[in-house]
Amino acid sequence: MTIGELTRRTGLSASAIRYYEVERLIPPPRRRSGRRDFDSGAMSQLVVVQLARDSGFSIAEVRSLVTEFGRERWRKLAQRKLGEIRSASRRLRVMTNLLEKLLDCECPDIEFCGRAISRSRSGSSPKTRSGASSRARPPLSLRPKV
Amino acid sequence: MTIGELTRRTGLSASAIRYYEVERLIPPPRRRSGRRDFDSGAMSQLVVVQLARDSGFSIAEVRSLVTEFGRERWRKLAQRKLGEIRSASRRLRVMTNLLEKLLDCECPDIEFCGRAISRSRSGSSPKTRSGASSRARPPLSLRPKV
DNA sequence: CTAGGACTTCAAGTACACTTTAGGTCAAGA
DNA sequence: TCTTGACCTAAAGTGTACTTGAAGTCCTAG
Repeated sequence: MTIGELTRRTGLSASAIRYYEVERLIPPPRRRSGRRDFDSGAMSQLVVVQLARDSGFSIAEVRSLVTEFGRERWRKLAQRKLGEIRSASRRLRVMTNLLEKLLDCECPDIEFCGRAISRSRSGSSPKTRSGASSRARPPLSLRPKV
Repeated sequence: MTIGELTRRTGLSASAIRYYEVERLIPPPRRRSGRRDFDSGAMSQLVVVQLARDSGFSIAEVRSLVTEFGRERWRKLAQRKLGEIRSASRRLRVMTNLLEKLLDCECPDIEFCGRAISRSRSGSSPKTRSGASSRARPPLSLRPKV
C-alpha cells in the first residue's frame, strides 16, 4: 500500500504519516525503489495511533504506548491516561448539558450557567482545594471526524 | 477579588486570565489603583470560559460563545460544537475500552486492537468514504483537572 | 523521449495558546 | 524609610505538532 492510499484510508496527511514514522509511532515500512510500501499491520497500528492522538496522548505518550507495550512503565501511563480520559469525559458531559440548555433557552445568560456549574462542582469536590491544580497540563486534543 | 485570588479559585494562571481579557473572553474588570478587581460574575464567566476551552473551543470560538450569546451565528456555532463534542465523546469511549482491554491483557498486541477498532468502525460507517475527512481540524483540547 | 503525477529528503515555516522577561507601581509591615 | 510581595504593561519567547518549500527520483502513458 502506498502512502497515498494510506492517506485515503486513514484521513491523515502524508506529511503527518512520515512525521509519525520519524517520531517512531509507527515502524518504518519496507521500501519499493525508495517509496514506502505499507502492509495492513501498519495501517492497524496507525489507527491506534490516530485514536490515541485524538484522545489526548502527546506524540511522546503515543510512542510509549506503542513501543513499551505491556511493560510496567506502560501500565502506569495507560492508567494515568485512563483517569485523564474519564475526567475529560465528565467535562464534555457538563459542556454538552450546558450547550443543550443554552440552545433550549433554559439559561438566561452565560454567568447564570457559570454559577450553576460552580455549584454542581463545589458539591462534588472539596472546595478548599486551593491553587496549582492545572500545573503542566497535558492537553488532550480531540479532532472531529468519525 | 484580586487576580491572585481568582487564580486560586479557578486554577488558571494570572497571565492566562489577563490574556483572556485581552482576547475579550471576559470583560475588563474595574480597577482599584491600577489593579484588577473582579466580582463574582467575572468568576462565573471565567468558569464557563474554562469549561469551553477544556471542551475544545478555540479562543476565537469562546469569544463568539460569550459575545454573541443567543444570536443566530451563536446557535450555529453551538450546534456544530455540540456535534463535535459528541463525536469526541465517542472516540474517548473507544479509547477507554481499548485501554481497559489492554490493561486486562485481553488484547495480544496493538495491531490486533487496531484491527478490532477498524472492524467496529467499518461496520457503522460507509467504508468507501475516501479522503479529505480531517481538513482544517479544530482541535478539541482537554486538560485533566476537576 | 518526454510529461505528469506520486513519491522522496531535509530544512524551514506556521498556528495556537499561553508564558516569560523586563522594567515599573503600589500598599503594608519591620 | 526600606523592603517585600502582589500587581501592572508590552514585547518577546516557547512548545507542540505538524505543514510547506525546494529540489530531486521514479514509473507510466502518450
